[in-house]
Amino acid sequence: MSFVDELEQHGLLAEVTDRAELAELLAKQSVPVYAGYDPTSPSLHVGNLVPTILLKRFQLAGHRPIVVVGGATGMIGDPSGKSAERNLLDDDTLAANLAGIRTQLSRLLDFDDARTGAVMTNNADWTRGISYLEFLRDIGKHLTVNYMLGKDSVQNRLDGDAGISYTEFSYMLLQAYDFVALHRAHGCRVQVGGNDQYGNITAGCELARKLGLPRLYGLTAPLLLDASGQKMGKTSTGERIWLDPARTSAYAFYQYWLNRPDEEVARLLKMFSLRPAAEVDELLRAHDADRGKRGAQRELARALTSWVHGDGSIARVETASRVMFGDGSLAGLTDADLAELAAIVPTVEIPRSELEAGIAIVDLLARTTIADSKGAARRLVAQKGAYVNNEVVADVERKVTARDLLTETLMVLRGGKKTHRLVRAV
RNA sequence: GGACGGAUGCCCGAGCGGCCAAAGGGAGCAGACUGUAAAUCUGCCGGCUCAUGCCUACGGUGGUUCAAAUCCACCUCCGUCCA
Repeated sequence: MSFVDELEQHGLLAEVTDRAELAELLAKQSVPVYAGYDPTSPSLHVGNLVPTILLKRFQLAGHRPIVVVGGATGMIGDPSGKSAERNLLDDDTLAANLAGIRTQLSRLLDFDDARTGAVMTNNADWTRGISYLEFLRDIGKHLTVNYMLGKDSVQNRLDGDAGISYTEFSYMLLQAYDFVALHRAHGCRVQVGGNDQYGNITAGCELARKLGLPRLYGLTAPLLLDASGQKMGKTSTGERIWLDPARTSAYAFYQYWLNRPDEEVARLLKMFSLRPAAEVDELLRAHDADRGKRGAQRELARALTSWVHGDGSIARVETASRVMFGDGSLAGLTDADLAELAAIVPTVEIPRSELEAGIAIVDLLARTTIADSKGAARRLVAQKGAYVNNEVVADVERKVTARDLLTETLMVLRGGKKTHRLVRAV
């Protein structure tokens, strides 16, 4: 079975420019392969895991990943998959975003191996020095507007209301040039990405052909879509799932994957689990035999959490999960146990003097942002959805005092089944 | 430049002088059921106080009226058609 076949088996193959030739090349030699990352924020999100797992698998198969953070393209904005023109980033924001993304990627891929160690690049390095006239003459000359207009990413914007600026229209040329530049500098032959990148990727292959360079190849993975056809990677409330633990805690990250529905979990596990295919199949069979156990979800959550947040995070996160969703009693927990959770569960500090005096439950729920307003907090209590230390609060007038502290300094506040806050007396 | 049509709560979308915090749907929240799932059912769903009440809200500004999301004027933005 070829490496490309393997990717297909893992559900990571949407399009390839020349399957047979690429498979042959990859079997014959170690081939540098690149994926680009859009620096629109200082953290990657779960959607970025798709190109990253592709790079990871290429790396494990003996090929060198090249990561491009788009310092240049980030200034322009990729129209692919977007319905509206994007706001341009200023230099400082861009620099901060690039730094954050570099840090994250350095943990996700191996950068040290002599032969296959990943290389991080910034396309601003080879784009900045080129003048507009040079670019038009050396690059723009080779691709026709007719060709560019044929791309879905452009077509969608022409059909839509928002139109597309000349700037974003040009984005494709920049990415095409990146591919060529990486070929020249690193011998890169393959570009991978999510399927929305296929148009940009093939533009690079086409440019290389026009320039008389060796054949370049593109390969894309299906986009992660949830059951409703939306791009995956957001919570039910629409919050993005980030890789940065300061934005999305390891706990929330783990919970996100643990909560994937049965319809999605097989596909996701095949994509992201680095276990041998036979083991994954066995896990999925066991899962189908008793779905209530959610074995596949747990395996998925563990695999991804340890990849993104490190092996050490699993124990902490699973302890927290037991406290949050266990059989109820929190008796016997010590201050130290709960302090562990504070790294994971949002913690709100309240002066001890205020607690001594007593705080109305609705005020506390609003203040800890479990409820959006006092009215919402009142509703929550009325609907039997408010808990202090896992015990239902039945009385709207209830005061929470220092006596409600579960341990010396902490108590656990809960709204509904899944929203938790720690309250720390200070 | 001209002619129409539109702008309503998180989204879609009714309302077209008082009974409008504004129908209906979706999303969201809580509960029941369950597997921390899906589907289903029930309740909630602008804010403050929660009992009456008050405040904010129907693109913006001003006006008519006892009373305006609803009428008038001007403005802004969007769409369709004609130049």
